[in-house]
Amino acid sequence: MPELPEVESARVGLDRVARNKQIQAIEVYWPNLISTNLSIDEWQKTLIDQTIHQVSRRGKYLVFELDTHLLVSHLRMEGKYFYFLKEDIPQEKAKHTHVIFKFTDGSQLHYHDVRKFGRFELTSYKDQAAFFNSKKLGPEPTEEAFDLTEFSKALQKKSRAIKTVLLSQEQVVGLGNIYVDEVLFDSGIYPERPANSLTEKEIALLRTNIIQTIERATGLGGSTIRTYKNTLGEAGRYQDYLQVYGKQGTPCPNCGTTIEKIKVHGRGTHYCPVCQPREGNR
DNA sequence: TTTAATGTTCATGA
DNA sequence: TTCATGAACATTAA
Repeated sequence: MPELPEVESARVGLDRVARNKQIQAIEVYWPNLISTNLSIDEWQKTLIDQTIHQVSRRGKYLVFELDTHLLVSHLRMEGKYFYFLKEDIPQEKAKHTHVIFKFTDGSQLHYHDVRKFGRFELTSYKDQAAFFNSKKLGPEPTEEAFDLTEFSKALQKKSRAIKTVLLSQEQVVGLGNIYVDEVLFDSGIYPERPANSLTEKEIALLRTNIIQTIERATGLGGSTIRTYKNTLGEAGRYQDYLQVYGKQGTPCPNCGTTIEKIKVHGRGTHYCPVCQPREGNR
């Protein structure tokens, strides 16, 4: 379910239900989800008895802030969390629930992931900065953090497709395959344009659209494209506002031209051939 | 049967 | 170094 608006929506729900809960036990049904140098046994021992003080987020990474460690969770394509009060815990876990956190108050947090692409990592407060540095994450897509000059300088050095650069999370975090197509459409930029071919004007517009789109989608709880639900079981509502993602064969909302679908960087890519010309709008 | 699906990371070769 | 491509992870549904 994972682009920044969906992850942020999950974070809000998790922070509400899991804050101040103490971990009593953890059940792991698919060990490959746990990315650690420790054995699964040691990993569990490290986490048990710790309290979740806060659930925060860096890019698309969820961060459970514990007593001594930070449990970092990436949902990748299909990861989801479901929270159950003691009296609501299902008799049998769902087929795709692979990790269960049992809290001392009897409630449980279930990690559910159909494709098992999600990952749990562990770091300490001391190693936190180095941990996220190793991921090479760019700034958050906010007015304050996302600096236009830096963004512009970085794009000038990249000859790869602008869509690829935006998906890399290195210049700015949070965009995935849906929002990147939306933002490029809003900005009138063809997804395969080399990043270093964008004009200053286009870069400034792109930055503004990234910030605005992520903000609007986050405010609406993200997009429910397939089966996404947040931790509280709520669907997102931004899918009603999508302009090009999944709209191939339908008219462009701006000019009526048929939206096309191509592959860029191995991902389905939707665009309007008139509003987003290959050679740019000049 | 084949393909594609809201993501990241690794290997290979140019 | 940089970049492109493909594979891997794994399951479901059209």
